[in-house]
Amino acid sequence: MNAPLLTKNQALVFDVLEKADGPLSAYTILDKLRDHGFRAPLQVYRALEKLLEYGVVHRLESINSFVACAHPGENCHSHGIVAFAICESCSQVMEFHDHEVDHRLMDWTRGKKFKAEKTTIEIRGLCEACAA
Amino acid sequence: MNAPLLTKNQALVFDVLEKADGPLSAYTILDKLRDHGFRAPLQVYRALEKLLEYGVVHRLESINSFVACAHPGENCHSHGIVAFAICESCSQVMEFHDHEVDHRLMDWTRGKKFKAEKTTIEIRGLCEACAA
DNA sequence: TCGCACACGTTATAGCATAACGCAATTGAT
DNA sequence: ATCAATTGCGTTATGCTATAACGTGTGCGA
Ligand SMILES: [Zn+2]
Ligand SMILES: [Zn+2]
Ligand SMILES: [Zn+2]
Ligand SMILES: [Zn+2]
Repeated sequence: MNAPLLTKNQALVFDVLEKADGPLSAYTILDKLRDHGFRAPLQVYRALEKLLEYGVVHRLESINSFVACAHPGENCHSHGIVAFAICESCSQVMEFHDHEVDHRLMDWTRGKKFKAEKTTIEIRGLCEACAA
Repeated sequence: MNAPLLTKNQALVFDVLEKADGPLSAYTILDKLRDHGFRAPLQVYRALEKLLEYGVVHRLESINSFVACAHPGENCHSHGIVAFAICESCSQVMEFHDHEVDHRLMDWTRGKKFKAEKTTIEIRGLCEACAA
């Protein structure tokens, strides 16, 4: 799924996420876009739905938040499973891929004949700066 | 953290989860326990908090639900990272551990000097029966 | 006996997400 | 050109998930 031209709302939401220094909740995005005419959560959620589909935004399940993909230009969906390390103090997020992990998990699912659709890997803890 | 004797509410919540054939939301648990005097969400959340701490219940972040640990008797916290495969059709959950995955993720976090506290691995898709 | 920790109950509130309706613009056959 | 299907958008209302804040009672060691 490659990203076509974004609509106005999608571009606004993406812009907010890209400029943010960490993940944002849908309602936080909404608040940041009130000046641009956003009035209701659905405006945000609908844009996010598309941005997730295009692979330019990721959803962090464990903190109900969204973050711009750390690999602009590339198609993140083609890199296999995406993993995140989320600092619970400063909320900074690091995104990475590990094919070995992918293979281990795929081996397991194959063994169980489980058809994986979407895999979440999120590590919560403290980043180097915050752990000091 | 080994599980001490459960209190009445904790035992009720755990019992509901153990007898369920899949993960339950806190509010579903609440509904199932109204006959036993439960009236408010906090009664469920407080019990869940302890059960999670004792390692006898797991939280599934991607579906906001809770499930009894599949390894009764053992201390699940000592097995490293717990991973789940969640069928989006029948909502059956398979729980497993993979030390190789643990090590890969730990290697990555060590490299980044990230202090991991809690790691979530959830694979959503279709179980063998539902994929057919 | 005092103080503390813990479980519990209740009310209220905060935070996250979607249903359902209608409208407008676009596209792409027929 | 016209019709139908698709897509995006705006609005209102609603539902689901989780916690804050307050008070009660009980057990237990200092
Ligand atoms: Zn990415
Ligand atoms: Zn940090
Ligand atoms: Zn377990
Ligand atoms: Zn299934």
